[in-house]
Amino acid sequence: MTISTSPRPGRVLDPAKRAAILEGARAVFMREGFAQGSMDAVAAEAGVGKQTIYRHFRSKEALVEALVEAMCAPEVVRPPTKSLPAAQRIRELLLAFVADVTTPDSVRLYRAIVAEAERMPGLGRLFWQAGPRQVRVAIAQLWAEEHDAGTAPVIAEQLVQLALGDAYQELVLGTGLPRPEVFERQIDAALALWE
Amino acid sequence: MTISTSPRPGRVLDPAKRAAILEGARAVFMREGFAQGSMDAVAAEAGVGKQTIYRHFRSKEALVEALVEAMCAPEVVRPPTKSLPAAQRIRELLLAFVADVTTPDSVRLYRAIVAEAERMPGLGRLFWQAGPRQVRVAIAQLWAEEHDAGTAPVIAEQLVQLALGDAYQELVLGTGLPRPEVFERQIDAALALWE
DNA sequence: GATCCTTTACGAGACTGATTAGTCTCGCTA
DNA sequence: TAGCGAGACTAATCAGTCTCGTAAAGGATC
Repeated sequence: MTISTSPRPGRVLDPAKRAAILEGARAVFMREGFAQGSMDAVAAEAGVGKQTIYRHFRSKEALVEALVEAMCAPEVVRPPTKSLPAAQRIRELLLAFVADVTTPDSVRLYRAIVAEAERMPGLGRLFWQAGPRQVRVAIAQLWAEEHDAGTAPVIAEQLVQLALGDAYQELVLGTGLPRPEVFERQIDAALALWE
Repeated sequence: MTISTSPRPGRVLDPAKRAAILEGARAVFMREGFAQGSMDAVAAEAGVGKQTIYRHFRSKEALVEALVEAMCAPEVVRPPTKSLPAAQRIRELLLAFVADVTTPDSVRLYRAIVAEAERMPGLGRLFWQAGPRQVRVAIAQLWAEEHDAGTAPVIAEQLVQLALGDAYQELVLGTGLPRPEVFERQIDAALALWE
């Protein structure tokens, strides 16, 4: 995390403050959950006055939405442009996706979104569009390159499901911490089904 | 791993009251969530004085634990004993499991457990053992009857994952309400992979 | 540049109003 | 003599507002 040496806050709201607030929100909400984490805690964590938060964000809900958006944003799928065979690129894509999504923070984010899914369905949609949806689209494209474009979407769904598998369920439910090799094995087993 | 919830063992507390409280808690917490649902609401829903709840349960957390335990318990998988071919019985098992697990109450229970997975991992383990784990075991047994017993556990995992598929993710994330046919389609598509 | 002046973001924290877990009291009943 | 229903009561939490004093940016004039 780089620290801007000489921020020059002008007339407008300091973007550095916004970033600090989001970082504080990430720390607090990932530690205590969206519902339990308080705005006072976010302000303290960010080293910021509470009013400053409300100058940058309309409400707690708006802050949560912005945080989810920010945490989902980096999750952009960069399709490997290498001239590898499509099957190989699909494998790499799945590996990268699983590695990203099994990060402790990613798991906590997923848990927090699932917890609030009923009250804030927008969060779920945001998360779905930003992360899981994109991988499915990318894999479907790769699949369509070498096979039938008609079946590609369904097979992409199935591949992602199998790549995550029970290991991800255990991670989400907090019943175990699967080793990375497990996911690699799941991915290879999934790909083998279409060979 | 029974969770002790009775503050004063030995007292004569009406078991019917305990059941009524749990039923009220189920109604309230499944309607409003564990965090939002209040003890006053549970008391009103159960037709019970608030103090009676605290005579039976040490705290709100204890009540939640007891409720989760109670809701997980009945989720027993009854393997179809009919003399149908194994493939047919696997299909029925998957259909029954999916139908059970996509119930609004089941989804809310799952959400609540995921939300508290970090703070109360025991609940996650309880849920996993009571529901998802059992289906996998049952399907693996059926698969082993007609195919290789060595690959059965892995294939059972994969079948369950594919049966739930993206539709279950959307349900959990609150982004949509998939029609039952979707799950049937996913199950048939999954089974077709091994035909 | 240098000196003033106005405006605005900011940290700190007091404050409000609403909610709620948990306790206490009382009168009823089996 | 219990458990019980009803509900008042306490204490804590928390979203959101308001008010301070401060620092600094942008502009104006010299």
